[in-house]
Amino acid sequence: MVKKLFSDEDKSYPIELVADFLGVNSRTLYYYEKFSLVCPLRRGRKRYYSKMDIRWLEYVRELMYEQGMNLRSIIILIRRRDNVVLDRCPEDVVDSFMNYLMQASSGEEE
Amino acid sequence: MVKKLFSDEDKSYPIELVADFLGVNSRTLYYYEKFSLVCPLRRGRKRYYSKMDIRWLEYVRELMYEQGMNLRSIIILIRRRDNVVLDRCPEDVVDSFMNYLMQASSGEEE
DNA sequence: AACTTTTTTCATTTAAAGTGAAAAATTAAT
DNA sequence: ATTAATTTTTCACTTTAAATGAAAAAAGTT
Repeated sequence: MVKKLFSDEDKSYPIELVADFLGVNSRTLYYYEKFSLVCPLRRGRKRYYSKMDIRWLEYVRELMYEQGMNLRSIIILIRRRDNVVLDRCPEDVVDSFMNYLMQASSGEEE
Repeated sequence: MVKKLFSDEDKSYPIELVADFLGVNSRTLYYYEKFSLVCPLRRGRKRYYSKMDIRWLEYVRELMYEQGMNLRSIIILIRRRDNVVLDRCPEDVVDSFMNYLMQASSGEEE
């Protein structure tokens, strides 16, 4: 598979921009990171997010604020690859996040 | 289908007994009722719960306290007949609750 | 070294979940 | 019918997760 030069996976957006776009405090993004809900690229200590990250976070916030789910539930259902929760999420966004999860979980043992 | 004389569906346990058994305050059961998580029989003003109700509530509390899900998430997933969430729940308990939900939702319009 | 930017820590705010206490309602008892 | 007992409901408080403001800490720049 050939990686495009400018893809939605490119981690290029700094945290403040993402926070502004989502209408949250940047502290909230640090907070989400603790729960492995998003994984920005670290260049030095700076964080960079991709378009895909942003779309994923938009979806997570929809689940939380329009549906009233809590973080823990979202995490549980993601881990179980639950397609009932994820079916309203654009397919490429799910794929992208699942991809990250696979890599992340291949190291750790639960 | 023949209804057995003494089945797990028989609504015969008063609220205090159920609350004691589950280790919660009876107020909590009233609270759950507001969310349609359980539907005891009302004889006069008194409430009576079935064994099935009790097993169902045990399962709901497991989702909340062992898994950390919130009420809203549980309700959403039940409504969607989500089998990822429900797959750890004994089948007859799910069937019983789904049955109640079908009847309940046949009246109301969302 | 002084300044700037990002991250982290600490403390506070807000809302859901749960519960105690007391008021209200309903039935039973005298 | 009035009193007593039981169940339900209401009000207010406690606790915890989610979010954020402020300030301290860390790292990079000039």
